[in-house]
Amino acid sequence: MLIEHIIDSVFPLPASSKATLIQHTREVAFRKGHLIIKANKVDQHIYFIKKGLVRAFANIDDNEVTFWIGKEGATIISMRSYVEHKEGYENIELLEDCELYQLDGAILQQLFLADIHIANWGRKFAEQELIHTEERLISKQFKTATERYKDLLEHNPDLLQRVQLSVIAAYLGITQVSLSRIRADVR
Amino acid sequence: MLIEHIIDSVFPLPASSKATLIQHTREVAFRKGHLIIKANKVDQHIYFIKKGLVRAFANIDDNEVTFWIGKEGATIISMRSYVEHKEGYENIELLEDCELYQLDGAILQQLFLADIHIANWGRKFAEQELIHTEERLISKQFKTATERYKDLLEHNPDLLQRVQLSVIAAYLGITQVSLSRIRADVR
DNA sequence: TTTCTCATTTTACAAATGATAAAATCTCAT
DNA sequence: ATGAGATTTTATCATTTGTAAAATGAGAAA
Repeated sequence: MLIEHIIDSVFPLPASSKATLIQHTREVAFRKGHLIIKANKVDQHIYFIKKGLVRAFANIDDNEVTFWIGKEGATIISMRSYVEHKEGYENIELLEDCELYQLDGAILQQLFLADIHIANWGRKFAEQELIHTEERLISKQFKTATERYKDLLEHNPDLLQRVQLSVIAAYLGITQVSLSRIRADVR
Repeated sequence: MLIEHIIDSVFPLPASSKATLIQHTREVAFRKGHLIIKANKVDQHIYFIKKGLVRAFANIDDNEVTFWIGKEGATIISMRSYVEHKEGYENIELLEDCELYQLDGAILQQLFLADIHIANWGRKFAEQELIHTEERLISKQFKTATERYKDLLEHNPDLLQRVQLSVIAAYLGITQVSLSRIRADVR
């Protein structure tokens, strides 16, 4: 997925603003397993996924709990680093070899203050992430694990092929055993 | 809570931009029980709570499930109306008599495109809401109901005084009976 | 092929939460 | 002070989910 498309899918920018943004990104590639964002560090880098798959997880009493999975077109950030410039709580690990576009967050902050179109692009980006997060909260709050699994099947069937079930289970907020039971029932 | 403080708490604005924003707000007051935002409607109004308490709830198979509670300083919006200009899924009801600052969303959208400071204010607003929502998602995903109740006790003890327990229970994502058990244990 | 490792499923049991109903308590207008 | 209605707690049983361990499956390496 090309950087132009990723940028435009958030909010269409005038050509000059888009060129400015692209000018400050560079392509990077990492191997499966690489930890691109580490918890308890301030990391203001922003990555757009050109190709590949990643997960965000937090260490909660000794085990890794995956709470986010991103694929082509998604944006990788340490949310608290990005917004509050403080240590983030998430580790982000590559689940496949990845090609990414990298953007320095400090530079982006300057662009926000200098270019109104980029400021509005940043606004739309946060708003869209907000909608997605709120949808997930409501889904977790009011739907059963079975319904959440079926939603995943319907909207992201490729993830079931690309990610192992222990990760899917954590993403759905249940244990692997519980997911296995659900899969047996659905079948 | 004054409109100046609410605006500045999101992101400090230059005097002229703040004046522009304030110029487009007007004070309104409604009685306890009033439905200020209705589900399945596009409502682009934005309200800042000067005084009072509100809840957002969705109708899910016949019962009302509260998923948000706002008090002084909070912002009331239909998230999907605000971001995507589509019908929202939330009803927002006043739990106390309220004094609010009202702002027309269509005007705010124009200001975003005309004033870079206001655009960045809107960006910070979305980012802060995003952090709050993500915290709640992680809390729901990885903490027990008892832990979530204790967090509420610690961070928002006044809500326990101001809101009836059935609403608190829904907000915590559990039944009222379950909350009652937790309270009995914690005591 | 055989063996080894890791992922997944299954099983058995325990703990948490939900559903329902009834009892206890609280609130507030009269 | 009293009583009706709302709210909260308690009790019981059903369901869901978690934990632990064993069984199975799939694929890599010897």
